[in-house]
Amino acid sequence: MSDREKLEARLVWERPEPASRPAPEPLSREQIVRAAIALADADGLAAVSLRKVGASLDAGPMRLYGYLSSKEELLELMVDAVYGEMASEGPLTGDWRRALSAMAQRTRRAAKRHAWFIDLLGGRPHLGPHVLAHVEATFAALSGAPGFEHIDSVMLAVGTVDAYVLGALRNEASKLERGMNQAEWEAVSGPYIQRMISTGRFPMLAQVVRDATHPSADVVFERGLDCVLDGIAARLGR
Amino acid sequence: MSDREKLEARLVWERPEPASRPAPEPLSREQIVRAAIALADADGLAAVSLRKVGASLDAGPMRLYGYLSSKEELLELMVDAVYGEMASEGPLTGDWRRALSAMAQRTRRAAKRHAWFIDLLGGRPHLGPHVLAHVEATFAALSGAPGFEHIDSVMLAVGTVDAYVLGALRNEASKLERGMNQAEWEAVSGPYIQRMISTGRFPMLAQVVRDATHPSADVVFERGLDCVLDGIAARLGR
DNA sequence: GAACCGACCGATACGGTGTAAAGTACGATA
DNA sequence: TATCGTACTTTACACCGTATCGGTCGGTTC
Repeated sequence: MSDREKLEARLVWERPEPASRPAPEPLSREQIVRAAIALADADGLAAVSLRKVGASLDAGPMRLYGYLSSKEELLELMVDAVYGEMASEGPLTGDWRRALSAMAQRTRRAAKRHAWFIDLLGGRPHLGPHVLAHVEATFAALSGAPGFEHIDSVMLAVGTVDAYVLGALRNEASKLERGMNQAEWEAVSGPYIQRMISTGRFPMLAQVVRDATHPSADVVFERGLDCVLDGIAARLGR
Repeated sequence: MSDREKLEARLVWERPEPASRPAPEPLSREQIVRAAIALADADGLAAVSLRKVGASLDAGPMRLYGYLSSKEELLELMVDAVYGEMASEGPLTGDWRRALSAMAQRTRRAAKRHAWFIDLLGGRPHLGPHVLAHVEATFAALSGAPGFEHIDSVMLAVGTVDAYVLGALRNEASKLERGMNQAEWEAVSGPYIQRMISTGRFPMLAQVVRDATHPSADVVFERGLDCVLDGIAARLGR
């Protein structure tokens, strides 16, 4: 029997009036998004449910539907908020290469602050104001530079770097913090890998384990990025 | 009142014995994975639930737990199966550039056959036999080629191309088939974009809409890939 | 041949999800 | 002051992954 039913079991006459509700202070998309981001930062994207977000604002889940029309929209707003953070690092300076590199590093830093960001990045196309501003600024940094006279070449360069960054961050994230920490994961997968190698069917993997100097994630990211930028530079001359 | 309860409402004496169950033919991981892939191909990843997969094999959801210990494992098996498909296209031939390009295109074709593949790609590190074979084959195709004497340079090249492919496929997928088809999507986002442009705050976006020749997705993918490969080639000389 | 035992299967149940629908109370407006 | 719209809440639904457990069966041992 619910509390409600328990109350109504008494007659109207002796039943107290409902406590005058404490004038719920109005919400805002910004508050909601902040709460959602806090949850995602703390416990991962899976912890972002309309119920939990609502609860952290002393509201029921349905209350949020006054500000959003679906959970997808909330995620969209979260993405845009992160782009907002990135923009607050200031305008892009330097030549096209420095600009693209800076954008890549900003994205990576954002992904480090908000691990869930990566999972949301590749979803549907993002059209929030901060995203548009981000794209606009990136294009503007390249536009007009020698070799980037036509907008198509700008799009190719930005698109390629973007794709690399997206994939690299996803790979990076997949190797790290999978619920279990790095050590735990290696404890499970290590022996398996060893067993696979000892079958003799994977000589290259064996060589990787034996010879590879595993540089830090930062270095790996930067080297790959340099590669991509070199490719773009090579294309400019042609 | 459940069927069970309805039955038990009658006395034992007049209650029929349970129909002798039709000796459930044994399942296998392969069958399960095939069923899951069929579901995902038809209705998207979200349609893959243990209940539905089970149902399509005339089994309850719990039956599957004899073959898997979690849904994550099922997804992992699905990924490995796709790598198996890719491997069946035959061995890699040609120099390092052709090999990497072929791998990229194979991945892209696989993602076209199985749209859900992209969403699973960047998740946790994949360690299935077909994945290992894929990595092994890719490394082997590069190993020893001039400029790829050290395994580190092989890893850099493969890792960079992989990252690009991953990101490019994700971007590509995000622009296409978002539940609604392309036309519907543009009908919604188009006017919005127009309005944003007409604020005058996004001159570069305006230029994109005005001047850009939007090549097909195939061309865009290939151009970006060429860029990345050029970057790797440039690095070899040094 | 009978009795046991272990593996497996299925039903049930729990705690969670997003959100549709209906109910309810309050502020503004007529 | 009465009414109405609007915002919020409650309730409910359909579904999810999976823990638990009772029952059924096949194989093994006395």
